[in-house]
Order: sequence, then structure tokens, then C-alpha cells
Amino acid sequence: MAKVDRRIAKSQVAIKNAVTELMSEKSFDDITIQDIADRADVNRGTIYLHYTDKYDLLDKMIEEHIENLRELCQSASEMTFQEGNYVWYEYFERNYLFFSTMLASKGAPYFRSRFLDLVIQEFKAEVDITVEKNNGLNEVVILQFFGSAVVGSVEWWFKNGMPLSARVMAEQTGALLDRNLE
Amino acid sequence: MAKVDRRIAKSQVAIKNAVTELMSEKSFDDITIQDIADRADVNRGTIYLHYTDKYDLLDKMIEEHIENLRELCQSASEMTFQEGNYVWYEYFERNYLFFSTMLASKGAPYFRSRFLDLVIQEFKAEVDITVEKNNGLNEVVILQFFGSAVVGSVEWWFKNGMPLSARVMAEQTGALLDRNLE
DNA sequence: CGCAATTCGTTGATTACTGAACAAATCAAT
DNA sequence: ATTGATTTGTTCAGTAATCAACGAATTGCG
Repeated sequence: MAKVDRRIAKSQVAIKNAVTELMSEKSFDDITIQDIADRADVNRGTIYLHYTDKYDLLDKMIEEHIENLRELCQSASEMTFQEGNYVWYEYFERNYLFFSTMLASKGAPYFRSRFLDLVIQEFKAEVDITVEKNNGLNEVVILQFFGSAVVGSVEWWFKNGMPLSARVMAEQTGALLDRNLE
Repeated sequence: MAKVDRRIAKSQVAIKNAVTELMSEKSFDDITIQDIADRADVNRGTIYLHYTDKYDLLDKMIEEHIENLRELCQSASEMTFQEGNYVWYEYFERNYLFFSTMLASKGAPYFRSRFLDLVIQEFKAEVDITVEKNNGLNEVVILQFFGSAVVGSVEWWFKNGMPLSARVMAEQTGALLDRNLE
């Protein structure tokens, strides 16, 4: 990865953080480019240097997080579900504001489906569905079933103010997955 | 005040915060320009764009805080010592890391004297020392006496991890000043 | 509806910052 | 003292961000 100019990195971080903050305060539709520029302490034109409009900006934010989660799966491919889940939940905690506004608010339903797609995709790659316990069951059904379970659990966690620690969430949902898929 | 380019403002804030952070971790003498640049996430040359060397940088940081405190005195000139002190202590809290490293560590003894100078100067401007209670006492002695008292109290507060709230500190030291000077 | 006020997306000229390089100065440690 | 390594302060060409301005498109309100 050719290292990016630190001015670019800083501007983009500021802009993305601004969007996340603003989305936790009001609907995405009500956020103007000027709002984002003000919050990020960046000239309005700077935003257009990197993104075509606010939808493109939100898309890139989503894709970036999805990609990060995918890479976490790579490095966690040798772990149990309990261990691997913990890596995910740690990432959720680090990016608390983003995920909670994306999942717990009505703002961006697109993200949820994008997130579910990723989970199912990774399950398909990591798990040999056809074996053992699950003979006789349709693979597509299994994937959809447990994918929805994972996403729903994360959703519940954020919507309820993260009442359990990341560690506990990872252990419990991990145990359920290990029991059924491994 | 002609508004400064936001790039300048951001760079300088990052640089100053970096110095404050680093001073809380190691002696000022051990801090290199490169350290500051790394911590501030700024090119080394950018620092030289604004400051001649790290001593100039520290000086400007000190002067800026002294100047801010002086301006707070302006706006607090109609208040009692209790009220006015609270404005100061709020400022101390907001700039916790700077003041605690400047006062509670051995790093910058210069700041203490600069701080004391300011307090005495403001006392001289705000208080009619010669009146009432203090007839027969030398003005210079009174100023030095209560100036040292104020600075020493703040020093104690930071060195002991701010065991009392800003509100309480302001009320108590304010009461002592009101009783003696007003 | 019609009008005013925002917001948008883009432009051009200017400025600040970047990264890389350099010689000189300072430091460490034998 | 003589090395070798680090840090310093400066230079330069290139790039990103700035601010101000613009007409066009949207929005909101009377």
C-alpha cells in the first residue's frame, strides 16, 4: 500500500468522524455537506476532493469497515468462534459510535444488509457446512440462520447500550456457533 | 484578530498538544523535534515553519496560557475573588495536562515564576492594597504574600491529583482572598 | 405558486504542508 | 580524542487544502 500523504489521511479521518458524529445526532438526510465541513474543521471543497457527494462518502465509510472486518477474519481464521468473535467485538467497541448509529438508528438500513452479507460470506468460506451435525439441512438455510443470529446479536448489543462486555458477548455467541457449526 | 488559516491553527494545536503530552512522559530536555513531529503527526519541517526551536515553542505555549489567564481576569474584573477564582480553576481543569506537567513536574521551573508574576500583576491592578485592613503593611509584601499563596495552592492541587473540585478550590481560596484583600 | 435563502458543485489563485535531501552540529561511548 | 549515529536546521519541488467567488439547483416559507 503506497503510503498516503498525511494531509489526506488526516482530512479523511476528520471528515469520516464528522459524519459519524452527525449521524448520531440527526438523520443522514438532514446532514449537509457544510455541516460535515464545519464539524470536521475542513473547507467544504476539501470534501469534494475525496468524495463526489455525501452518499459516496457514507458508502466509502461502510465499505471501509466491512473490509476491515473481512481482514480481521483472515487473521482469525485459525481461531475458534469464541476467540474470533472477540476480535470482532473489540473492533466494534473501538468503533462504537459508528456501529451503534449504523445499527441502532434507522439511518442507514443499507449497512445492515451489507453487514449480513459479509457474515454469511465469511461463514461460507470458513465453515464446512455440509458435515456432521447438519446433514440433511440446506446450506443456504444454515448460513442465513446463523448469519442473522450474529447480526441480530450485535444489533441487540448496541441498541441496549452494550450491557455485556465485549469479552462476554464473544464467548457466549461464540459458544453457540462452535456448538452448531464447528 | 485576522482569522488564521485553519491549517495553521490545526498544525499548531497538534504541535502544542504533542509537547504537553511528551512533557508528561519525559523531561523536556529529552524531547526531540522529531518526537514532537511524530506525536503531532506533522512533518518535522512544519514545526520550523512556526517556531525557531523547541524552547521557542515552549515559550510561546507558556505565553499563550498566561495571556489567556490575563484575559480571563479582564472578564472577571467585576466579580468577587470566589467567582473570579472559579473562572481560573475551570481553565486549569480544561488544560489539566498542561498545568499539571508544568507545575507538578520539575520540567519547567520558568513557568512557575511566570505564573507568579501574572498573579501579582493582576492583584496590583485589581486591588487597592493600601486601604483598610492593610494599613501599615508594605504593599510589595502583601502582593508577594498572597501571590505565593495562590500559586502554591494551585501547585498543591495539581500535585495531589486535584483531590477537591474546581468549585471548592475556588470557593475556599476565594474566601481567603476576599477576607484579606477586598 | 413565487420568491428568498440555502445548499450545491465547481473554479482559480494562493498558501501551508509534505517528503526527501543535505551539511553542520551534537551526542555516546569506547 | 575519533569514530559513528543521531539530531538539527534548512532547502526545494510537488501536492493538498484553503478561501472566495460563482451560477445552478433545492429547499422552505408566506
